[in-house]
Amino acid sequence: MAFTERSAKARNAIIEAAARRFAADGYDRTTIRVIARDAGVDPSMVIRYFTSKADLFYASTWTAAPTRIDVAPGSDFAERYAEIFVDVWEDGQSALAALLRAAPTHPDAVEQLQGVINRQFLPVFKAEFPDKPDIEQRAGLVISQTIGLAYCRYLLRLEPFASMSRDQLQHALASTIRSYLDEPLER
Amino acid sequence: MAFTERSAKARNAIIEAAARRFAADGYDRTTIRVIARDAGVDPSMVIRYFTSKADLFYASTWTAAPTRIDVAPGSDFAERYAEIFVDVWEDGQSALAALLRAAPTHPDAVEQLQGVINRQFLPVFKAEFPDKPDIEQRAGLVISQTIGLAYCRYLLRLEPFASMSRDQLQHALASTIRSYLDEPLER
DNA sequence: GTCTATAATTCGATAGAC
DNA sequence: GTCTATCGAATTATAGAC
Repeated sequence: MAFTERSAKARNAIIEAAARRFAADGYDRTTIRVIARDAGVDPSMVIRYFTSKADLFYASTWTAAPTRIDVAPGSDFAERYAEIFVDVWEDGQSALAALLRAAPTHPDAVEQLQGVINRQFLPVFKAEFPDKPDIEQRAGLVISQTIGLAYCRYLLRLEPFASMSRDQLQHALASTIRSYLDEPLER
Repeated sequence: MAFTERSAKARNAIIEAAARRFAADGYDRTTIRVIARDAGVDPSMVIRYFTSKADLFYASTWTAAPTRIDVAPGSDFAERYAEIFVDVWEDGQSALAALLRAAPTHPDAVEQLQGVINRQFLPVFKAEFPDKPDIEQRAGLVISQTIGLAYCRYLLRLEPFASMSRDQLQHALASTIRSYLDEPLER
């Protein structure tokens, strides 16, 4: 690799600024110029390093792995999942925010979001409940509730979601997850 | 009103084309030019009738009332709500699609979405359960699940949501709603 | 009422000097 | 590696002829 220390620093600054802006403003409204300004570099350098805006989006979000959902053996899966969800989103911006915000207008983001679901979320459920039938559908329902809350409360800050208490949210979410995992599904 | 028949027809065609495009492509990627082409009018007429793109968005979505959720007395509220949700979204595009897709990048859309929640969704729950404490939070949780499913399945067509059966979805949704309405909430 | 022409911006991306 | 200058395309919105 022919990267100097300086260029590596600039690259990182660009990635960080891009991730922040894409998460806050979406794909179309985030311009290369403003990313460059945030990162303290020249706009032309952004293209030089990342070829295009679409490639920069990919580079700044493909690491959008949610915090590892590691559930200690014997603990309540639903409680733990809900706790991690709230923790991640409550502490400032999740790396998933950029994907969720950009997906409705940027097909590449949908593809990446699908990848995150397939590689990061579904396996957790399959590993935890290897013998449960319909585990994929059940996990899907849990994920859809997760995404719905993230969208309403953290991305759009809609009421009454935004002003619900953290504990209330976490408890209600855990209860729903338990229901999705245990209740019989219609065929 | 100084509208001729012809202009009224053109206005309607523009509104319809705009609603379709905003729902499919979001706010930024929908151009006045393409709306005009879809509606069979000149682009300048779009501005003449609706002043600006932002005003046209408002005009084409403020009627985004979800189908009335009228629950027959004595019937199961959760079942009925889930049925209406699936019906509305399954039969082509809901009028809410444009708001949900545009909201992540268009603040005006967030405001309108909040209005729909306040005026169309919350009152239904309050009317149905006038004496239930925390009904607003409970309704919020139901709505967040609704929005999450609409976002994943109908807007982004993500898996495994997109390929779940209609019945499975409806039943699971009804079960969750029941849980949100009945289970105790943490304070 | 309708359309042509275009003003005024803004954006992504490139060329080329240093 | 970095920056200046700018191209070329696309956009919203307007002015004005008919």
